[in-house]
Amino acid sequence: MDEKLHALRHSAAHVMAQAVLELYPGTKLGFGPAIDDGFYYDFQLPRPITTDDLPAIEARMKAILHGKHAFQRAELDIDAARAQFSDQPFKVEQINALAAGEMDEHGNAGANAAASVSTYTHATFTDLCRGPHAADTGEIPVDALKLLSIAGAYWRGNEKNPQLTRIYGTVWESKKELDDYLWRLEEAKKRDHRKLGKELEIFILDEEVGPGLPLWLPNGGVLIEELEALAKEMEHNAGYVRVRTPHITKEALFLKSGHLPYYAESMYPPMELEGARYYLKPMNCPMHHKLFAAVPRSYRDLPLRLAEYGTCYRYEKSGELFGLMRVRFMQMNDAHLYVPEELFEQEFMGVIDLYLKYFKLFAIDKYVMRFSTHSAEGLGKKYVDNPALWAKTEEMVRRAMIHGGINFVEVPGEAAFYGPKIDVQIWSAIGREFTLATNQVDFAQPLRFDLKFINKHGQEEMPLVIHRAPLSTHERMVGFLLEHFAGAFPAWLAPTQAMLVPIADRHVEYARRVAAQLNAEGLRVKIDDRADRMNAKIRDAQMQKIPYILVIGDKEAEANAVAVRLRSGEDLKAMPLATFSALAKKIVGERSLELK
RNA sequence: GCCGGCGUAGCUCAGUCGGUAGAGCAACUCACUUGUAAUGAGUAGGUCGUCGGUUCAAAUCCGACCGCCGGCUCCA
Repeated sequence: MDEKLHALRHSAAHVMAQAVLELYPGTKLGFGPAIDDGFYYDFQLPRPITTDDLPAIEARMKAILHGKHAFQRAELDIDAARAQFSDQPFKVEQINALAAGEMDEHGNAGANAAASVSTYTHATFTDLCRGPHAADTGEIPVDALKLLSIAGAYWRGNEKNPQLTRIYGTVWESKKELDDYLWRLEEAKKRDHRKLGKELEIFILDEEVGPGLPLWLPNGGVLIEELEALAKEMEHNAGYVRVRTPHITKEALFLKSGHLPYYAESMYPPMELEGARYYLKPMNCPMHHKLFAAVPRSYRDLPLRLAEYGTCYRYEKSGELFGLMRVRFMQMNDAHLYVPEELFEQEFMGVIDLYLKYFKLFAIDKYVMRFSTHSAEGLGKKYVDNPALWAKTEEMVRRAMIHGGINFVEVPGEAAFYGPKIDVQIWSAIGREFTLATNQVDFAQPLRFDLKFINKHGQEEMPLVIHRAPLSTHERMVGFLLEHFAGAFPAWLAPTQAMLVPIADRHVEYARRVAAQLNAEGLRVKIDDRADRMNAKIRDAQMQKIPYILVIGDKEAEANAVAVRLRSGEDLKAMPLATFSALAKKIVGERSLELK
């Protein structure tokens, strides 16, 4: 976002705060920043409000904008600031935090202690703020401003703190830009995987089955089979071996792994059987560690790469569930690599290389690699308490990524409980951020499981473990791919690859022969033999985003041909059946993104 | 889990002030036999999310619960 737009949005947030204070006296103010597509402000209101209250607030804001009030900066020392904001407890807390150096103005820890703070005043409203702002409220285009929604948001983002009411709004430099933005929001909804998943009959979520427990329809089944075939092929080529492990495990294993101490709140409660407590597994790693330890390992066996499309259950909070992207049962493209320390960089980057191959195959280009590290505060709570090994493994990852020339951003406080990781961050159609794939280091579980191998010198040595899931889980991957391709999958993934459209009933028999032949050759082909016009069938096939539409009439039946139309509407004209079959098999076999 | 909203046919939605529910598409049947994005006619389909309350009467008002949606927290 450019500076001007940022200033406009931040200024609009101040104006919203003024309007809310005027309409709801006694309101306490939280933070009110500009964000990617607009702004928000967090309030503790004297009474609850709903979206029905937004028009009144918006109207008040617009009246303020017309006043063309200048934004004026002032610098106050800490005591003066405390006095000025004495009736605003959240502001006083922030002033104290700034003064103590606990937090800089962005809320990041570890800043220098501030001797003074700045405020911005327009009209009757003054806010603690570092700016910058528009020159005056008249710069904010009245017709490019809109309040959007209301949400609860915890003070400072901590669920133990009071929950404030957040009002989201947006403002642009012109009405046209606002209208474009609102149009983009509508367009994004059309490629939402939940909508496409229903329209294309990929999956369902059934109230009686339970929240976050998707059921895959046959079309979804095809997607999963193809993704799994891809993973097996790539992993075979990269030296992985496949294993299989059960859905449930006794308590003792998860105590040993550290899941119960560190991860219990994301696990389903235990079931009691014959005096033992069993848990549904949230991750596959402990069982894979058992497989590593099951036989004596030599350095000659390493790296050992154990792969499994493991079945995991996580008790995500009900409000966190989101279509296929966040579920309670998932099948993960999981593997654990047992690696001597000196081979760490090579193996870790081997996984990164696998990521990049997949991204190329799917033409995924909008992602960020996030280097997720621990935070000192989390040690012993969120993270295994071993500062030395955190420092060491984080440096190993950082060095490997830099050597590999891979761009990444480093974010503290996002690590797994057992070690640092590289996460691939992507965005859903409606703009929500998710981790798609992950590549994690684990120094903690090898210790806990006492994993070892015999090195060249005949001594016992502990391997490092790399956990990785480049193809994410089936659930999140399919959700992401639905949105990424807007349902128009490459031919190799498409549940139906070709739809045969007989022009008249007399062509159905030939169509059946064609379908039988193409299906026998490994393609997924269907016939639309409904009593409908050809045009209707073409339209339906195209709406189902089926890659190839094969129209069959007298000419084709006579010439053993098919007339090929792509879902884009492009007409490849009639061609001999063998020609089409060769084309389709080539496109599918190469996992091509193109259809011709 | 928390804050706010929503829940009517398979889907998208209408239903005014409380008076026993409607459209389009889809499905099914029949007719048409069509040359590259919707042929026509007909039939069938709903305990209005669930349970309780108010009322002569509830899709409509009230409450609880379930589910979904937008956020927060959290995450593959």
